[in-house]
Amino acid sequence: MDEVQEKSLNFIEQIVEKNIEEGVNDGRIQTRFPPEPNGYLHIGHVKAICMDFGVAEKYNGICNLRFDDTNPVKEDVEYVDSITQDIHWLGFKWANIFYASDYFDKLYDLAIRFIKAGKAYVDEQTAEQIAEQKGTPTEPGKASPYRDRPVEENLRLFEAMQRGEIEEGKMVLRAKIDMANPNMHFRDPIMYRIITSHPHHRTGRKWNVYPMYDFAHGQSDYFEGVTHSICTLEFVVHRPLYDYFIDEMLKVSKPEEWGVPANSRPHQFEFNRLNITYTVMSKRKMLQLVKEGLVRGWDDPRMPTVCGLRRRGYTPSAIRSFIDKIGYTKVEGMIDLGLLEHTVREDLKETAPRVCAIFDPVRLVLNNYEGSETITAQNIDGIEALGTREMLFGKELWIERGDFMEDAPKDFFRLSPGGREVRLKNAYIIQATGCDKDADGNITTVYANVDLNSKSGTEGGNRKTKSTINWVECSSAVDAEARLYDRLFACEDPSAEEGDFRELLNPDSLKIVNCKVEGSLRNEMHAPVLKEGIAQENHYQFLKQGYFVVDPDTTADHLVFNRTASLKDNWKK
RNA sequence: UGUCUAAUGGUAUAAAGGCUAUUACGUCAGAUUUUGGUUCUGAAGAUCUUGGUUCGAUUCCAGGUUAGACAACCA
Repeated sequence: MDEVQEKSLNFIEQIVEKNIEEGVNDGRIQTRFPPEPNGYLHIGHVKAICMDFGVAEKYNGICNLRFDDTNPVKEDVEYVDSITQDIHWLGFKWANIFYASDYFDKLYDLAIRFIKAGKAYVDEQTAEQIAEQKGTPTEPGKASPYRDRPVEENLRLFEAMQRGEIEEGKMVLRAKIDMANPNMHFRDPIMYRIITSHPHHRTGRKWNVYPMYDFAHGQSDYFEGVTHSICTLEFVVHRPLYDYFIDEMLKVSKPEEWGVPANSRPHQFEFNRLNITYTVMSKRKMLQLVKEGLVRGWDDPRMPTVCGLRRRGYTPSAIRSFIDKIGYTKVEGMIDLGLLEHTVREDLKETAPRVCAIFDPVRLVLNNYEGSETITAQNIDGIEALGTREMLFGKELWIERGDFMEDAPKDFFRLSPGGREVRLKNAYIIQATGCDKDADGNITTVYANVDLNSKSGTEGGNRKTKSTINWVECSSAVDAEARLYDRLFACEDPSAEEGDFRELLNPDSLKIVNCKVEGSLRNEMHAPVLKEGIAQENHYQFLKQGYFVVDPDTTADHLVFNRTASLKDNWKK
């Protein structure tokens, strides 16, 4: 047995192993993936998902899915459904589904305790006034005039807020911490605000006050028994507050009141978020692209969303392999889109049946061939297990316009009158004899002689040719729509550019072309196949063209394919 | 004149004080190939800086530089 090179642990896994060794949280591992249901999951979330679920699985712990649904203004069940579906499709299994809204009663109770302990107060200033008093990173803030309000009054007002007696925006509950703290998040952060304009997607109209992230997230982790609360780097500055609220909570309550073991305590760890060249990873910008119709929807194959990647033809294993390759650190970097493409090619090259599709067809007439015959072709050369298919061969074939040149340079390996011998994939060896042109000089038909003794698989077909070209027999060819995608943005880092990011879109990110595909695709299984309740897409490699996937727009008489990724092309002029 | 993070080939990563600084993508060259794909072989290419500790520093310490995060009634 060869020595398998052990993959080194990322820094989070190192911490986890150390914690297990030291018996932190009794060596128990529990994580959570905490999306806000206000948008679709994208590949950046997948990086977090792989971490959260991956660590739990690797160290025999559990990972829960928890929706961070503390802001009914932005959230919706539509997103809850898409998020659960995407995680399922990726192949991850959560132990439980929780919602931050499950803890609204507990959090309200806790807020009351904070008020009673003199750690929170109701502020009646406007958002602008509060912002103004916050100071700046280099200057301390000023205290609110309501900061030293008596406990009884705070209590009365907070309860009035929850009863719906106070207009939205008129009052907030703030933690009384330190207006001069160098960490801005400690300058009396808002714990609760009033939201009466929108019902909550789960609790309806029960609540008129909703907790802010900082007051909800850490406590939710605590209530659930999370041990490692893993998130991205932008939350580093929140960590002291995360710890503060838990510390203060433990001063005004006992763990058993929350049903939590006494020695259980969550800790937050942060890793670098994912950025990929030529795309944007911000929910706000994606939402804008969708709303303004700049893409066809959240699942547009150019989008970095999970459903977009899926429609593009990315497989769960390719996506997970990509995440595995990029790793987790604290360095904010930018991943080359090429790596993502590489992983999907690597995955599909072993599974996607090869078929012929001609994108820019020109008719090839074989001078000395009459009639027709059926040819059996391997789905993937060299992989017998993937089976075979039948192709009709005849006198007239569609070939790629680019496979013929009237005056060819030396390093052009394909058809040219009087030029080299070329093999028709899985069929005969031919040699071009000439062509017809229309009035504008465009080639309309190419003529070639067939070596009738050179059929593939026979002895006469054994000799080498410099090139093999693809073909589709004319009478049996099927018309299909191919959607050719390219990078969504024209520049590497759209987020870094000044001005309107919409002006940076790549105008050629989608080209729709008609092509001729081989007859075998007419009756292929284009409906997605169910596997463990999840629809699996049908992937193909169009020989020499790239990997394609059947698009859901496909109907019985109209085939639509999306190009997942092109093949690498080393031939340069 | 704030606090916090970070800094290794073009990109992303590894090396927990010790061999010629790892691997992948990308690039270049050659071979193989019934896909100009794949596969194989080879090559070029990196420790931000200045000190310190040490027999020895990518690693530990201090200063500097550079980059990023932080001033939503968002998460």
